[in-house]
Amino acid sequence: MRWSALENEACSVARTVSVIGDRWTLLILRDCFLRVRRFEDFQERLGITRPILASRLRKLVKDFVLAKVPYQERPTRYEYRLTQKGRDLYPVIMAIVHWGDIHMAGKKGRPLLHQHLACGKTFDPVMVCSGCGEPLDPRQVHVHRGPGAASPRNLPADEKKRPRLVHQR
Amino acid sequence: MRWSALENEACSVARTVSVIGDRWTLLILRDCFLRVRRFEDFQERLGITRPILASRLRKLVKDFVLAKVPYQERPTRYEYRLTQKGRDLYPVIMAIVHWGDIHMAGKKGRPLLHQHLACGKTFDPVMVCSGCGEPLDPRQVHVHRGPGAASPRNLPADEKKRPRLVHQR
DNA sequence: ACAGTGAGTTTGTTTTCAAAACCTGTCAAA
DNA sequence: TTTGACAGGTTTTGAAAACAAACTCACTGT
Repeated sequence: MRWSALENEACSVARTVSVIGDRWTLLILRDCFLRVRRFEDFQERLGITRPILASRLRKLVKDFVLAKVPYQERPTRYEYRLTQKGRDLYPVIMAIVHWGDIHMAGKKGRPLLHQHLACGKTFDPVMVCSGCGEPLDPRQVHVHRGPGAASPRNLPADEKKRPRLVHQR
Repeated sequence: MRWSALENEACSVARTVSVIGDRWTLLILRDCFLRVRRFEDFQERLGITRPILASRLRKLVKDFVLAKVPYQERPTRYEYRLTQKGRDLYPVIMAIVHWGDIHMAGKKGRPLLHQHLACGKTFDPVMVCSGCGEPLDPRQVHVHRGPGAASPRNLPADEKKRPRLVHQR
C-alpha cells in the first residue's frame, strides 16, 4: 500500500496516520508544542537532515497542520506555527508523552514535567469519556458502524462471522 | 539519527516513537483494539505485505506491547494479544481516531462510533488534566525539566536564551 | 571585502521497504 | 496416495526513502 493510499481509507486512524504517521513528523510536532518554530531550530534540536526536515514541513503545511508565516522581510524569513488543526493534535502528543513516561522512562525518571496553569498542578493527561467523564478502559468500549463506514473489511473482528476452529482456547 | 538511536533519547516522545512511530505499527494496533489477533486476519484487513507484518509483530512482541500466545497445537498456532503495556496505548489510538474523525472524515461522516459500556453513551475521547479534570489546552500548559532531563538541547525553546532578531513580529 | 545567518537544494551513497514467490507442518478430501 | 488447503511465516530482488556532506541564494553586519 502506498503512503498516499491511506488518505482514502474509510478509517480515521489510517487518515490520521497519512498525516502524522512518520517518526520525524511526530518529533517535529513535539517540538512545535515546545514553541520551536524555525527551520534551523528544528534541525539543530532534532538532528534531522535538512532535506527531510524541509519535506516534512512542506507536507505539514500542505495538510494545514502548520502555517508558514513570515517573521521578517529582506530577506523574507518564515516560521512554522501550529494551526488550530495542529493544536488539536495536542491529545495525540500528550498521550504519546504519557505512555513514554510510564513505560519507557529511564532510571532517572521522566524528562519533562507538565504544569497546568489553570489549576497550578503538575499533572498527567487522562483520557476520559465525554459522556460521563470516567477514564476510558478499552474493554468498556464497544464499536459500531458509523455513517462513513465502507466495506466489511474494516469492521471489528467480532462482527465478521468467521468459522472458528475447534481447538481454540 | 538512526531508528534505534531514538530509544536512548531523553525524551518520552522519542522513546515512544521508537516503538510505535511507524504507520503500519499504528494500524496494527488499531486492529488489536478491534479484537484482531491472528496473522492472516491482520494481513487481510490491512493489505500489508507478509514480511512487513511479520517484522512489525516481532518488534511489538520484543517490546512487550503484544504477547504471542498459542491457541492450538499440532500444528502450533499463535495469536497476538495486547499486554497491559499495549492496552495502555489506548489513549494514543483514541486520540488519533478522534483527530481523524474531526479533521479527516469524509462527507459521509465518521466510520466508527464508540459506545462507553459504563454509561451507555456514544462518546468522544477527551484529554483532561489529572489534577483538576478540565480539558487540556496546550496554551495552558507549561513545561519544566524533570529528573530525567538530559542536555539543554531537549529543553523547550523559550528556555534557551537565543539572540532574537530585531525585525521579528 | 569578508564572515555569518536562515532557509533551503543538490548529489551520491546506504538503508529500508515492498511485491511476489517460496517454504513448512498439519489435516482432509478424491 | 497424490492433491489441495490453511496458517504462519521466510527469501529474493527491485524500488523508494533516508543519510551525510556540500552547495546555493539572498541578504546583513563589521
